[in-house]
Amino acid sequence: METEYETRPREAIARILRAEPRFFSAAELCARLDESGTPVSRATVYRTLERLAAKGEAALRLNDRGEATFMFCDSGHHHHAICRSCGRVEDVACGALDSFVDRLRSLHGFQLDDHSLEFHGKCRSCV
Amino acid sequence: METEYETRPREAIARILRAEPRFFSAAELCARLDESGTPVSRATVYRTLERLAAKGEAALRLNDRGEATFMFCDSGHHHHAICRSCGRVEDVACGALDSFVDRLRSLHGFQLDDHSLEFHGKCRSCV
DNA sequence: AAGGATTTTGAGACTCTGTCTCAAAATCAG
DNA sequence: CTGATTTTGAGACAGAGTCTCAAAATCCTT
Repeated sequence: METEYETRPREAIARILRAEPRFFSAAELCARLDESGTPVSRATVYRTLERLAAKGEAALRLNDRGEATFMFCDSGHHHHAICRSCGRVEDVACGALDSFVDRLRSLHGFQLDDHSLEFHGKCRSCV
Repeated sequence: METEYETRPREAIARILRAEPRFFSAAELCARLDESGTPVSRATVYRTLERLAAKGEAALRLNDRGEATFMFCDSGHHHHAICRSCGRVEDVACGALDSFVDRLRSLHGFQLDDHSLEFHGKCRSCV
């Protein structure tokens, strides 16, 4: 049986993720954890993030340097608008895009079954 | 003055990229170059790809492992449908998506100025 | 076709992200 | 409190990408 333990490292990580709607890299989290007086090893940070992503509680995103970043995130299908300046993330319902996707479902013989969409710009506070 | 030289490494890389409409990682290119008898150092492969991307002749894409990959690509704004199996890429005009994007342009105070969209599925030969 | 100014290349050291191992520590149930 | 189980941390390791600098290639001029 694999029971799940509630541990200080996991709670510290969750606390940071809960505080801001934006993506954090593992390195960023390590730094924050050090600052806040509850240091957590890199290995544990990676394991915890991977676990959250697997359970669908966190979204995984590769930033433009190819680093894995994570944020707490509703699990349903939707997209993100990401602020170039502060990283703030706003959810965007897939909605109208669906009809576009449907029309493309069979494209040049392709059978499309998934898509990823991201918006970029500046949030209210950063304009 | 910075003149541009035509060199064997650059031509060998271009030849490989031209041959297939799909994204290649630097490592893949190095391997291909070795096989084809014109080995090129990693540094040069990276420099050449970066140069092509800067000139807008190649598209840069991070694969799901965060590795940079490149392909020859028309420079206008469009999107890609990527085959899960063989990597074949088909261009997708942005078209209908524009109206969706326009409607979102101002979202919760966000000023959206860019988006990225990718489709995934199986190409004709891989279905 | 030879010389020389300029650009490009390659080998390898280096950094950084992410993975893995395994003994030690923490968690929890009884 | 004890013991079975899960989790953690330190550090070794792997792989992508960057950087340096001397040597080689390119091209222009004559």
